[in-house]
Amino acid sequence: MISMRFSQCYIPTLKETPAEAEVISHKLLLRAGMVRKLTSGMYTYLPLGLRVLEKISKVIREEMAVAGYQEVLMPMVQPADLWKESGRWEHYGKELLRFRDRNDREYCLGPTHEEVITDLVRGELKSYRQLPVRLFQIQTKFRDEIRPRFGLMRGREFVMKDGYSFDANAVGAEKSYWECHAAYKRIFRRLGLRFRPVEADSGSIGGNFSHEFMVLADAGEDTIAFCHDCDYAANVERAEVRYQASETKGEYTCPSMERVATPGAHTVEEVSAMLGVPAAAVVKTMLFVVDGKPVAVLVRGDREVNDVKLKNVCNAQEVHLADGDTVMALTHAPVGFAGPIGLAIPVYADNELREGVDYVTGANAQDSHCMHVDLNRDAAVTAWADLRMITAQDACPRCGGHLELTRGIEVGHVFMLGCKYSDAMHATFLDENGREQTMIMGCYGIGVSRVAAAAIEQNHDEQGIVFPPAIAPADCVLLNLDPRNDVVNAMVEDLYGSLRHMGVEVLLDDREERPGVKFKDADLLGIPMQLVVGGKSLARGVVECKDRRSGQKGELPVDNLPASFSAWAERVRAGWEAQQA
RNA sequence: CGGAGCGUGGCGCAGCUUGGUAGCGCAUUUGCUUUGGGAGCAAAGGGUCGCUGGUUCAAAUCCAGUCGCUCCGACCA
Repeated sequence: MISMRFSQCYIPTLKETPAEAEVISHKLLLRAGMVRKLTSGMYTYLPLGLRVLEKISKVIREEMAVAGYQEVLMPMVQPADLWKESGRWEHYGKELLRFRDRNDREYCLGPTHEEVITDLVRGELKSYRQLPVRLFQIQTKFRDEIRPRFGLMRGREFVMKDGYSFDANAVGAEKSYWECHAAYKRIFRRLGLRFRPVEADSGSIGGNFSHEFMVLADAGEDTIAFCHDCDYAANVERAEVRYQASETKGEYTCPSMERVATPGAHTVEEVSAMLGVPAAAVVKTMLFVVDGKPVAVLVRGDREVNDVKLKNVCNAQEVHLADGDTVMALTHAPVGFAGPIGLAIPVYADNELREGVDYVTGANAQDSHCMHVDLNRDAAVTAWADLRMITAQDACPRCGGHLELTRGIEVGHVFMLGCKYSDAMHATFLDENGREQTMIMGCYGIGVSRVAAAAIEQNHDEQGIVFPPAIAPADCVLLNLDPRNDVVNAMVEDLYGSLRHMGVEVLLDDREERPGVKFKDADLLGIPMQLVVGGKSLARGVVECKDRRSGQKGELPVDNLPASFSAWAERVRAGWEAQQA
């Protein structure tokens, strides 16, 4: 076990928070001397930060092995040819950092490794007898993110565990998928995180179905919906909204459509206030560009469009909101006056509007709207679909129960890829009948460096980090309050030695600093157990102990310290488990 | 890429409006005193004010350009 004397370690702690840090995990990682920024979205891991990554990696490696995965290591630089073969050279966009070597050959920095791993196995695996194959690596990835932010949470360069399964048939592929899903649950559980697996959209990686593993924390960039009455949980991007036809359908006849002046009213709030109708009676018409073609999307005025659902409904690669010029060209009006009537583009309307009676819509003319619109009578709706964001007021799509929305940090994602890459790249084998078949793939990621940040987002207090034991850079920090006192020194050295003999990872704070400095740093670093040796308590025959998580302090008699330490350590661990449950 | 803002010793900032010898706190070094929750006093070291060009007798300060970083909106582990 390596020696960890604070005076010999590179642990540059900071009293003040660097201005660049926005979220708590970033601030604390910097202050605790665990990371330093090199440039936008790229960080150096200092010794303690690296130890945290290694702790996380260790748990991942153990559980991946249990799930039948073997570790490999693939290059970070990848040839363009493979990406052209899969089709992603065109589709992946600017996040893929591309460059040329001295011979003018094209390459990219690997943001993920589906192409490389598929290329690897297609050359070797030719028979159903060789399948399934399960491989993973822990590697630095590079994605030229649009906007890196939040420190380790969204860097451009980051450490990721990515695993891949290759199966001969759908049954086997699903087995691989669910075994990895189960491994992920064990991993995040062991890491001491409060998390939830949720149904998710497959995004640009593609595939048939997927789950994200979300660490529950307010700083999360995602919102998840979960049910209190069953085990349904989904990313709101994906969570379907149940459509129930209303009983009053058809009983109401909408008056004739009427065009009204609404000067300057271009938000739903302004329109509903001006016309004296509730927001729910206004139709919000949003113009999107879907794979380069404009479409209109209609949702109730008090709802939000879910662009992931739109993308899936249109079977599209890329969706974005139309800009002002496009809106002007399509509706002959500035943003805020679009409506479905007379639009010469496809119109997708949310299910909720199906009854279609007596709505207010934009009139496609500046400063005017239409009242008494019956969407079925007055507008040409191309398709009805589930297009809006779910809300906490909606019923659970599975059981009809009570939903809750909460924020989460995506730390893992498992995808049932199917044959997307194996088809494109001809990863085939011969089945029992000697017929050529395409391998069925799954891919499984964990953001290792993001886990470190997420753990801190979820576990910190005013004093600093509160690392879950499995992630902490050490098990215990041992404070020598009085390095000039020979009696104290002797006790500290004795304790340091015996703890290390017991297999406890100890950081010994032997610095020539005042006690306050050591207390503050110990709290900041977030090491789960603190032992304090000072002249006063030692004179009474005890050393002090503090549980970083609960703040609970106690005293351990110097006689037979190993035994009392072990008992106390067990209590600290039990406290963590109780909190996680 | 669009919008906003910031670049001044290692860190956090002031100075800029109204050009005139670059300042504060923390950190660092030395000495003395202190020593159980980020010590006190004294002294010291460290900055071509992001970079380039311009205006001017004179630029951290005004102008132009450029680079970098951060934040707000479109990507994902």
